[in-house]
Amino acid sequence: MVENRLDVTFRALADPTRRGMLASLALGDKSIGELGEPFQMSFAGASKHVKVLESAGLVVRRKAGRRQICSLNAEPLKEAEDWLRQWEKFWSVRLDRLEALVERHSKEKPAV
Amino acid sequence: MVENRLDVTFRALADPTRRGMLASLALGDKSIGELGEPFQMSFAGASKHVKVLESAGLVVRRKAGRRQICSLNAEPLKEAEDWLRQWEKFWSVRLDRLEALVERHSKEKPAV
DNA sequence: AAATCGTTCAACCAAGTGGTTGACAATATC
DNA sequence: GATATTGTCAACCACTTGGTTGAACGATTT
Repeated sequence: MVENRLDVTFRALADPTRRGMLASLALGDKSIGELGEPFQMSFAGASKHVKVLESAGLVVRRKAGRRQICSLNAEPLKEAEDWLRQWEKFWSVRLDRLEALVERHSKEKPAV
Repeated sequence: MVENRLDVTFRALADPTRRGMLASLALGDKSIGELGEPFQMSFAGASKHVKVLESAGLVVRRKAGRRQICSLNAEPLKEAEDWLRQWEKFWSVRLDRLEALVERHSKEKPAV
């Protein structure tokens, strides 16, 4: 497969554990253990999730003694949001059409 | 796993073939065959991708004779975009900090 | 030096994904 | 009625994913 950046970003976001970890990081930097603790899950499991986030560029880590401190990097989220905003017109256009339809009906004919 | 709506939406978006199909649908309704045709891929393969999009609520289909006409439903994209916009401050805050840092340096000391 | 803490790694497992092929069903056309 | 068109379904394959356990490893504490 092609594996572009949107692929890995969206795939990283498609898991509630990882979205939870991001939310946790939004409140401040955390170690791997702290990140995994709210989800009852082995240490190694949490470590894997963090690795997914890291390889998606959503998390950067630095060593602090024997701990690994993770912090959030929101830039890929921005890219994903940019891509999604492309579609904005498709949900507003739909609403516009609906409004137009409703208005037409209220003025002309009672039912189809 | 928990399988909430964001999960399935993001997972549906995490594949370039499916994002391509959505882009194709943005230009107008299409049959399964028309959707699959740009990606050299078996009919059944395309059908599977469409099914993923459909179960994510991104595509709705109606039968027209022997063809299945698909059309775009952007609403789940809106939900995903809403979720991502939550994080907006995290990329703007970064910029703010950077600007503050640059300004401080330009006024006080030449280098660190 | 020994024990403990925070973490990674390798191996494994069950389930899911992306793709194929081949058989089948329904509609349209000759 | 025969044939082509537009799909679906089931079975299969290789690979990935999300999770586990247990061993190991580097840093810290005792």
